[in-house]
Amino acid sequence: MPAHNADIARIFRNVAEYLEINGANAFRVRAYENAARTVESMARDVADMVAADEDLSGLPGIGEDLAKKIREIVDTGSLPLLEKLRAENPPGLLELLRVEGLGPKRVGILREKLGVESLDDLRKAVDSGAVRDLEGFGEKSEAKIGRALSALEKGRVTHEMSRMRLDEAEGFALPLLDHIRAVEGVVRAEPAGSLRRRKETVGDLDMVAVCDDPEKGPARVMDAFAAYDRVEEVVSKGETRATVRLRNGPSADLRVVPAESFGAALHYLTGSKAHNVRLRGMAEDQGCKVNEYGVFRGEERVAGETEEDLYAFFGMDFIPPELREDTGELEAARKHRLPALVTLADMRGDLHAHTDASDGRAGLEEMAEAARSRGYDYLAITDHSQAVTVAHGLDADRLAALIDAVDRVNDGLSGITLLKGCEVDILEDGSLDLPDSILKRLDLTVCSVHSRFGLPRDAQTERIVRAMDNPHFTILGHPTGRLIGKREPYAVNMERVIAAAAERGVFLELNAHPERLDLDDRHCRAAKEAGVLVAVSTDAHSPGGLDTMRFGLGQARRGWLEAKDVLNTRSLRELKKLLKR
DNA sequence: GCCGTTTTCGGCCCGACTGTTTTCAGTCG
Ligand SMILES: Nc1nc2c(ncn2[C@H]2C[C@H](O)[C@@H](COP(=O)(O)OP(=O)(O)OP(=O)(O)O)O2)c(=O)[nH]1
Ligand SMILES: [Mg+2]
Ligand SMILES: [Mg+2]
Ligand SMILES: [Zn+2]
Repeated sequence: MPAHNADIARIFRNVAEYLEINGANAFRVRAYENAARTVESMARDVADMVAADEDLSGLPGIGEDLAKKIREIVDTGSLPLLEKLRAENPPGLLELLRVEGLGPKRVGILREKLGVESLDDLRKAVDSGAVRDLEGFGEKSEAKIGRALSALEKGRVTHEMSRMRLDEAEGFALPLLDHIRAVEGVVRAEPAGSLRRRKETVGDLDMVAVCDDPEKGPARVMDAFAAYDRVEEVVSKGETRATVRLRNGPSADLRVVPAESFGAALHYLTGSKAHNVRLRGMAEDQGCKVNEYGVFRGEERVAGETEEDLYAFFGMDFIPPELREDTGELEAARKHRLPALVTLADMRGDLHAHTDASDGRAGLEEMAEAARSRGYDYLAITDHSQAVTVAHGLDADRLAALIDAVDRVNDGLSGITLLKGCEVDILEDGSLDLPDSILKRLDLTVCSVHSRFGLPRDAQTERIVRAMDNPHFTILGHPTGRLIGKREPYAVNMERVIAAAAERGVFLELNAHPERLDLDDRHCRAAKEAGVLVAVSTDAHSPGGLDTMRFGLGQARRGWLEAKDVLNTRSLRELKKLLKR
């Protein structure tokens, strides 16, 4: 089995868990977690670096030892240390760490005193009432563990415990925020955490509220939060923070702070954890302390009312939430070299949309009007080609008719231009699904892989690169084929794909559908470095589909993209120049 | 296990909530 970055990261996380549950030094555990994060955040396949005999110990959090371990994983497909840990520990042991409220210390006690080595063992121990008599446990702990176990058992069946898509998370978060904003004394309530960082999946919801009544206010907010009608269980509830589990939904954390700490609290709860830890470490070097109440020099608070003043205190520019992953943003902010991230206002059009000519729901005029009303100057009509039979893909004759129809509709339009396009399948041999004779009549093509996802990595890469050699190839659609939470990306060497795109002057799509977000953030960054422009496109199948642009932009921003890095920020004139090969 | 224009050893973020605790450890964000 070839080891890709995700595999290496998984192995390191696994090692970290085994070390943690066996009481290893917490910083050693963290070293493995940090290494996992580093590898995971890379666009390049580490395996390719190993093959090229490149130095790995220069990567952040990777020293001599972990570099050697990475090479072992790449060369043999496994890590002897992990194999040893697996052999030494009972199979279900790590599951115990998934139980809310159980960490390495308490698992250690349960193991030693009661022989608990799996969730089943734990269930029996709880039901027998043996847990309450353990040192450091009691009746309440036992009951709480029992509840956490039940939640886990239930969640495992219904997948409630897994991370959810960003758009789904928003569906839970926005009404809850409205609920909090309606509480007396609340002057502000904002989303934080991974949702605010626009991560493609969200584990739980995090929010910050400001209360103008320091006496009674916070308790009132906590009570209202716990009383929200979609709350299934109040997990914890204190004076300034509470955690609830929503029915058929995620958990939610709320933090309430006074106005003067809003910036620091929002910063804390926005994270990421790695970003926080890093900034706090930097603060220490400067003789200060950062917490959720502000920046402190001794007892004196010197910043923290806003995020801007917090960063400014350290000589940094404001870091947009999407960048806060500790992948170089803190250094860039200090050097005043942060990118000016692309925004919705920069977008001049959409380059991937379907109509009822294939599997879309609306006609040309309706889609044009939808694009115009969103302030766009152009919309590319890119219905499917014939290979996608389930979507009534177009053959050459039907595409010709559609081209004529677009011309006719354009004549009657003002303030918006429809571009003639097609989402053309890339066939297994790398040829395109329609003849050049019809493709040459188009303004652009979105070329996509919709079949044979299981090709070996080299063959898949070759297939895509060969397709790019076709002079009518314009944009590579949803480049890795991933469906978040449903389908892994197909095996492909994206480093080569990006280089090939750069050589040929073609573009990569960032499909904005919240189930795709493909290119992902890492590859956006790599594309930018290679000088390849990214088309952020909605793949709309209806007028409303155009509104997923903001999800695509979230991912583009996570990938450090500026307006100049995005193809469809160009005016129609500039775009047409760029589309000529 | 990583890291270093103040260190190659000795640090590694800081605080809320819970429960069991006579003063705090464990877990989590
Ligand atoms: N300083 C500090 N902040 C933390 C720590 N753990 C979490 N945070 C902050 C940063 C996180 O973004 C924020 C919310 O925590 P979550 O566990 O909900 O993580 P996040 O929302 O980033 O990801 P998620 O999608 O929920 O898994 O709290 C920590 O150990 N130290
Ligand atoms: Mg969260
Ligand atoms: Mg949280
Ligand atoms: Zn499409």
